[in-house]
Amino acid sequence: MIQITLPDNSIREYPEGITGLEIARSISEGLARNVLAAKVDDQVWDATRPIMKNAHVKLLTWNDAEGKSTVWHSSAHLMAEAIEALYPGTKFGIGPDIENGFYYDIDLGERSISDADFKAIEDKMLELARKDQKYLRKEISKAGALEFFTTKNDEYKLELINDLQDGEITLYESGAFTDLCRGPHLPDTSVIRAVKVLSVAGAYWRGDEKRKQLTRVYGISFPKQKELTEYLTLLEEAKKRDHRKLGKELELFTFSQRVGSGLPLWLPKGAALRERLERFLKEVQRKAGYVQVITPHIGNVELYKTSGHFQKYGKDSFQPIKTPVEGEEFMLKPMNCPHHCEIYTSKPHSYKDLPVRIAEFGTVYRYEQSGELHGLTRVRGFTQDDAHIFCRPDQVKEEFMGVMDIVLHIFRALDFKDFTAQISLRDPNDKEKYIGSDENWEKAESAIVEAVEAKGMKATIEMGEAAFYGPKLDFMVRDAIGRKWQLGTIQVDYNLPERFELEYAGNDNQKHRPVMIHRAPFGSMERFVAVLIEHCAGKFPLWLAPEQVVILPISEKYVNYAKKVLHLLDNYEIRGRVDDRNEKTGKKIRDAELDKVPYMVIVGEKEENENSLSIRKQGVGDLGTQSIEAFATMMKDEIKKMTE
RNA sequence: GCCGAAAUAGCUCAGUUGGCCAGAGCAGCUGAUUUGUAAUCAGCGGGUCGGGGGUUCGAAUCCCUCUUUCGGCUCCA
Repeated sequence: MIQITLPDNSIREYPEGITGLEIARSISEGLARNVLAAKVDDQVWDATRPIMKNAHVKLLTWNDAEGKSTVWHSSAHLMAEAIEALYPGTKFGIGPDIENGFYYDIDLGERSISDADFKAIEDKMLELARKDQKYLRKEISKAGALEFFTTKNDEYKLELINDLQDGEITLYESGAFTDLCRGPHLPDTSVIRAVKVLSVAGAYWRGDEKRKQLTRVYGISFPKQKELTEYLTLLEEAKKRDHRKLGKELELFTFSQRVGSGLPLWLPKGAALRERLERFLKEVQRKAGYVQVITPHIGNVELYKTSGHFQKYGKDSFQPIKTPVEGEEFMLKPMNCPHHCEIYTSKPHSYKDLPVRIAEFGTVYRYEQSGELHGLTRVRGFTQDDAHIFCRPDQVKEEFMGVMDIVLHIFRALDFKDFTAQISLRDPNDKEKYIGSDENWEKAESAIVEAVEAKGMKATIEMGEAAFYGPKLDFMVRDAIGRKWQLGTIQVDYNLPERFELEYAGNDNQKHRPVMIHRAPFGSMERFVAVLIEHCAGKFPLWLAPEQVVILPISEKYVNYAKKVLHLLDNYEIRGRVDDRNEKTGKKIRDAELDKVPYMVIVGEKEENENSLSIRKQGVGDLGTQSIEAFATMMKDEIKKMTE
């Protein structure tokens, strides 16, 4: 007998070789029907795999993330079986579960799959699923596995097997499809009752762009049709928040083929929004001891040779432009740091001056591959809310924490709660890739880790993700449909101060090298505004709304009063306009609601007579009548609360 | 850059298998109406069907090519 400890810490005795499924059955038939896999001592196992010794066991159902993963992983196999049946001779790469669903990378040879084929694949999957096929786990020797896939002529599987150790190789067989797989899988296909093939895309084999591009088929599955329908509805709703759609509807920005792809044009309302954000951050930075500078949009190539960027990124940048007479070469500014280094060196510094914090909303241009451009989140010309802090080595940690305060302050003011922090350190196995001494790297890396700890912030640590010149801390958020984007960044740099030979006089009257911290709390105005739009679905917080109020006169007779109100509100720095179109009030309200203007002010005979306003809040409705002063004060209070 | 898909009026879209002068709603313009919390009515203008080339008696529709956009991959100082 073996002892099984369940999550409630109760201990039950079972014969050796008991399975998760049998344990579930011993508790209740209902549980047994719902169990998808079993977590055995922190490893997810097939529910049908025998447990041979004492263990902690958690039975996993659809309500557990690992339960869902198991369903999706098994669904990937099911889809592969369907594809093999429909497209005989297909070769298979890998087919994992992902955050929402699963995919399988396949090589169809000369054939291809398009949207029109999805239905047939779905139907085949459901047909196979209804057979309640079992997933059978088989341990196999390396030689046996190689022989099996050689016979099957599956070169991708053979490559994968060659990287595996003998004795750790398992196959899973379900119906007519056998796959090289670590598992775990469902007991059988009876759980898979609703499937959807979502999209196809190209994907390089093993993520290497020099290797063959396979066809990646994405799908998702659910135990019930109702859950699939709900998921698809949710996806549709999320698409309505897409910043590209809202940016067009709300007239925030546009693109022009003639200007060039990846080069956003900010429309008046978008520019107003962006300017608000810039003003807000400038004020925060002023209080934190930053000084603003302005530098040109181009720089001599020598500048980037000094910084090292030319050697590293020159080929992948917009190519230098030349002066017609002298033949001098200039590059479009791809980053602001070299310019700021030159500002630092424009006068001598004492240790008493440091830290020097140089800030600029600097517009930079980077050549992004055409297929990478994406709305406002990935563009070729963008403005960084950049600043470079030049400080003494002993000030790094404190400065780093100061920057984190600014980032967190901004996220709080904009109600960003779902961000994650990522610490990027150097790859310890490939130190050659990085510039700078071991000692400096270790100092900088520990400064970041300690600062994050001191702030009580949760952060993931990624080895090998550091920039070539230093480690960094990035803040990531998700867009409407779940894609991750990097916003704010804080990077320590020991490299540029060397290359630009930056120095300060210490209290020993010797020359010392400052440390540089690059930081951009928003990241770029473009990407930040994009994420902000999706975050609030276009309903900006009052202090940022391009128009805070629209005044709606009931008829032509009250347009003068409406204009007077607008003027009075303007004295309170409240932005708005009068809708004096020859339309009914209902129409004006509808249009203001669709424009997502936070407040509507309706004025007619009654309001003009008693010098008052009828207030309507966007998305809420009629708030009743208020005096102009009371309304203005209410707005000002609401704004103050948000930006403090 | 790579794989796949798409591009019709300012916007959202219809336009079967090639065949009247390419349509609708919204927006716009003109007029009527003077309006009270999510769409007043009528009339009018607007398209080289993304650009170029080809097949055909005939192309928005089929083929080639370029551009842009979308979904991924790769990349991201």
